Amino acid sequence: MSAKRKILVTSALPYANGQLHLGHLMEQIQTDIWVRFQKSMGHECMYVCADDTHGTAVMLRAEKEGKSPEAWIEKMNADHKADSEGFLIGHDNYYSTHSNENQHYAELIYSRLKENGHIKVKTIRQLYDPEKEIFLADRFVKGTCPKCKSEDQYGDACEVCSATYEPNELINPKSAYTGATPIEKESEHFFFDLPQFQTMLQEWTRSGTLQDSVANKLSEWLDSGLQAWDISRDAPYFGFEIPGAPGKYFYVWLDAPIGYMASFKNLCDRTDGLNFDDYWSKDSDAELYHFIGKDIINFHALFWPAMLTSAEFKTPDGVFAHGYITVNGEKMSKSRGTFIMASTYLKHLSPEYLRYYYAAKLGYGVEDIDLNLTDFAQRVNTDLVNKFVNIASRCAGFIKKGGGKLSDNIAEPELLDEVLGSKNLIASLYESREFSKAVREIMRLVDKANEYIQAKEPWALAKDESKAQEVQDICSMGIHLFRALSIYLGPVLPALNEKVRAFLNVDSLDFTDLDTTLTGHAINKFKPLLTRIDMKQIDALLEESKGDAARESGKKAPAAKPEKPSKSAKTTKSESETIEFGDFAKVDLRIARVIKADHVEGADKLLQLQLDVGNGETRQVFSGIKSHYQPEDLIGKNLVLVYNLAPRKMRFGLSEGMVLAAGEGKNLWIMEGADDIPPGTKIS
RNA sequence: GGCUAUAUAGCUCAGUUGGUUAGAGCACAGCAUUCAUAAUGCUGGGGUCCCUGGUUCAAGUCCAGGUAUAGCCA
Repeated sequence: MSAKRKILVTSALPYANGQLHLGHLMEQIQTDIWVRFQKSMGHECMYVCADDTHGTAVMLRAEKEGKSPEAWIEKMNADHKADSEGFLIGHDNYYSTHSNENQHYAELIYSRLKENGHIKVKTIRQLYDPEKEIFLADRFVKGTCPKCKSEDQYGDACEVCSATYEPNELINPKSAYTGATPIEKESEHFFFDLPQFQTMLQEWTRSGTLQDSVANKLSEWLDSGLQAWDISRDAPYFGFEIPGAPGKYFYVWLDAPIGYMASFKNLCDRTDGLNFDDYWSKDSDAELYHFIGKDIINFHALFWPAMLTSAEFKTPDGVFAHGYITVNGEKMSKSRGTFIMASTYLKHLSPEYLRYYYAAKLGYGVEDIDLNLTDFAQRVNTDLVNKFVNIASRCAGFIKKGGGKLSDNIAEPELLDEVLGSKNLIASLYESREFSKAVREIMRLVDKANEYIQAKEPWALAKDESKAQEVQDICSMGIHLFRALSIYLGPVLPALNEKVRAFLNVDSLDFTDLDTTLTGHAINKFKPLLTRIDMKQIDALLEESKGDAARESGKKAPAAKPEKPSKSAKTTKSESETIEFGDFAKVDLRIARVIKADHVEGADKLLQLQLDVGNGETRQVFSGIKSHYQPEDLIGKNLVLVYNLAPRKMRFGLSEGMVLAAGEGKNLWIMEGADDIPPGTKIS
């Protein structure tokens, strides 16, 4: 057994101007699984996080809400904490960058940078809103693109022609706050002199701390020469004032990563035996890892290690970047209801479903992860309920009848050895963050367990009283396998792990417990551990998310940047008459056969249709064709269904698609397909 | 525009340094089974490995050029 490691882990600090959504959750779940795995292995592993509270965006958001920034961030902190807990994220501390500890370390690090000659002062010219008396960051200036003349573009880049420019190049610039025409104004800024760390960073980024593709990406900056980093902002600004520089504040991105230290310091101050310097001093033998999104790599893999080096703290041993989350293959969309808040999800579904699905898809790389909701429901139901929990469920009854105690012997030692023999493989997959591979291996073993029980047929032996012991042996064997598999899945499914612990009547189910076997052990009554996902729950979640979107509209959620129009969206916007093939291909048209048609009580125009859409699936659709068709005329007909139309809740029930018809008003004909086309056939 | 990635079965994804007939899970079909939360087991169908060209005895894999998607450009 390897020696006990000391590990400090962080996930990126959520920004305090919006609620957590499924993107934030992917990162926290990834981190949490890794942390729980380390704890399960018996290591000392601390997971700290915090809210990132400073900056202009928070200041303005609070103003918009009619609150002080302090009151606003306090509320956000409470919300974020509750959401994380709801998803069983085991933060050892969840703190705030607006804290004494953070101010202390920000000032300390800044003073060391300054002493070491790594801070430079430069006067820069910037656009300024004379009405609001505030300097304007690039994205707070809007105007006409100097290249393609598109109106209403941000100050840094044009979303239509992709040109990049300086905000003062915009034609007819306006302040996004007041609409006033900005003026240029000079101001003294402080810069962190990053070029002095060129060599250090070139080595550090290639020293195994980063994924290869991330290091490749960074070499772009390193090879073209680093620039000094602007770390000060002028008042008014919500943040920490820079010592000795009245009216100047630390840029939010300076103190944000320092928040990791602050959160840990706060934890140390109230935990016996936990010492800050043991983890952060330059010669510490503890390990430090940051889980982040690929959008903030520069801050964590260039600025941050350089700052830490200058300030004589240890640098991270790993910065682990992940991709974004998409839902049903696309960016999270408010109009489709796929922009899903953490709290909304929790109202409809158990957190462990999502934890499992994310685990089943997360790997070492930085590729985006797709949350396909149909796949999600099927995968979770099949893997976890039908297969995994089923092992315990099908054995427990026999054990109970036999006295509730596991056999004294192991019926099939080779099989148990095989399952336990995967421990090192699974552990190394968790360690290297190859969760999807770990899950696949575990499910392979789950299948083995079901095959074993199937082959031994204890239900058949149970009919013969002389074989009672054999039945007990077989089912005890099933329970031993189930226990090992529960341990393997523990980091992913902590609440389930807890229920299994109660069922098996044991104190813990950690990787460190795999050395023992529960022969002769009394277990408790089996209760259902997990229920299946019903697609109706998902429909309801999407429906409610649309409502969330309406309430949140216009408010930014920076982590996922979901509202930025994609290139394909732009194309359709500029061409009002024609569409691209890709646009047409998005519409999934299928043949649907009417199996039932009814009048809808209280509706003037609607008929309620039950449609056979192939593959054994039926859909309910409400269609406004009552004035033209009698229900009995429709039965058995093949209609054209928009299969992938988002379900819509109507007064009379859920409408799961739309059937096509030609004409309107008095002249209306429903579109029919030939009778011999099987239901579910795609139309293209 | 430059750069970093991605593209393999209906869906979600594996495919190590090129080497038999390209795999898994889900979904689907048939059979078996009835202990289990309508669960399980066995069998099967299903592929232009994004496109074009090249290197090679041999390319999903290497090279060049495209296309599409995502992201980054302090």
